[in-house]
Amino acid sequence: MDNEEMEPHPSRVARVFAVLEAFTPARPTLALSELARRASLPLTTTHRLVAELHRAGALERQADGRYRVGLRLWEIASLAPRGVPLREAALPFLEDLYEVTHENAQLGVREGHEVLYIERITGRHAVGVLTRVGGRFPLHASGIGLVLLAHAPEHVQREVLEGRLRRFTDYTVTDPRRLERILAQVRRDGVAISDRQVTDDAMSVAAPVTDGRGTVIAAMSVVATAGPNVAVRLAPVVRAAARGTSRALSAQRK
Amino acid sequence: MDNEEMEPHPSRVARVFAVLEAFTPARPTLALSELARRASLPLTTTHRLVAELHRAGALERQADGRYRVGLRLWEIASLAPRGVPLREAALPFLEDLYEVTHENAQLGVREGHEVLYIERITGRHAVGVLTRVGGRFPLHASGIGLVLLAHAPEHVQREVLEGRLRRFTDYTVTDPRRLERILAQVRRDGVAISDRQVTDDAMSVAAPVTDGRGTVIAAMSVVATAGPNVAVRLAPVVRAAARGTSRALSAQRK
DNA sequence: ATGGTCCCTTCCGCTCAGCGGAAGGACGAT
DNA sequence: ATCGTCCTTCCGCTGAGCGGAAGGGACCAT
Repeated sequence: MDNEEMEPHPSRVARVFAVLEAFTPARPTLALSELARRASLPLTTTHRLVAELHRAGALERQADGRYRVGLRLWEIASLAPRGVPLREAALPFLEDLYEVTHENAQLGVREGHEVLYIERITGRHAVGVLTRVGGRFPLHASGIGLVLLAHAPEHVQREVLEGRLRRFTDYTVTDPRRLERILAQVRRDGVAISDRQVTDDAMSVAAPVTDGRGTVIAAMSVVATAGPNVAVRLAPVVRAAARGTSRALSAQRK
Repeated sequence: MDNEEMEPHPSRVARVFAVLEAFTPARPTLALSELARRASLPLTTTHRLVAELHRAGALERQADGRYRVGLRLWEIASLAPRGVPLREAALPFLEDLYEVTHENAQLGVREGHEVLYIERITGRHAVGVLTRVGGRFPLHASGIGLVLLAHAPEHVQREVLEGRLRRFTDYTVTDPRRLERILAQVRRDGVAISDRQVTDDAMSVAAPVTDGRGTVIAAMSVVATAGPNVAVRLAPVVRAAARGTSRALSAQRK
């Protein structure tokens, strides 16, 4: 009786997310048929699903008929644990960093084997911004990534070290043994420096953000495009800000 | 045949959102049974639904078994039209405002009959912050609200003017005719001033943010807790920032 | 005109995913 | 020991969701 293949379990909820995940930073607006293609769902099904999502406010429809993620969803999602609450606690310190350095200041958390950028403060004349809020980046190259990796659970570190370490510039560390030594140093110093490991013209200094119990839950960084002495100049500032943030956060959770 | 009442249409998608909307800024973490109660769904159904949402990453489960909105959802939602894109464009200008005034600077859009706050920059010593990012507030009292209302479609203005104008302080404008005159003035001046209309000790100056075609899509404000002359001092700054933002935004949409 | 290709939308009968009552287990308070 | 509260699993019934088919633009070519 079982003709063809047997599809596993295309549950309703999974399909809803297949649709929502079709949207990416690169293609934030999609037509119905594109949506169906990307979610690999029959057009008819997508049509019905999308109509329901639209009614619920999770999707918005623009004048030309294309769809975008709706503000309603954004509103709900801003309740995510490390979303707004962490952001709000850390923002004043990012501002301090920005005000002192007038360089890009960022805040990120670890999601699996990547950094997820939660917040960024940019000058009006932002230069070569690679990252964006809501964007992701590998753990082994950026300053924030190194801090988060250095303090990640042991198995995560192992997986990353054993995995492919993608090269971005001549300075990117792709040797697992060297990366391991760097991570140890980051734990010792409390600060990570990424010197042209992401792009040829940028350097960043990052420091951990901890919760009340000392667990590292995020990292902040300042990215500069000037010479190497910038790192030295910024380190104490970053460290101070990170310490301050830790205190602020531990104060928050009554 | 049709016994009892006939339930309307408890579609799957609608239920998913009933669950997600059970989370509010006031109660960002919920136990399963609370979730079921708030979504008014049978416990069993909620259990299954929540399990699926958890698998999809839309909900996270903390150590104590309670649920929170997941980062995965936040990531998707940051693609919302007036979410990150507008934020990113406006943030440098909010920073300028903050740097000049060291008062709270905010960015909001209109959602129905309310302001939805998209972004806020706060000093470390934030005083009496009523609003939060992702939070809502009526249109008729705050500076941002007045700007957005003044430039809202005619029918929205009518509905708000005919509706109940909630009083927050002795200065809150609750007379529709007076509010109408104020809105006209806001359109003429290009700036709205809310003088103790929200709380007794705060005043804000707000200006519209327009897209490339001149349509008002958001508003920025500075809130101060000092005397009335602050308004006069800040108005040109706000106006300049708003003009700058408009330009930045129109440049963005190629 | 005519045919082609691309979208989007509506219709409709089949079927299996989801439903929710019932029952059971884990914890804590009285 | 007895209750209350919370979470989880089981299982047979059924209507919500499914998706193929068909229809309706809009926009090209030829």
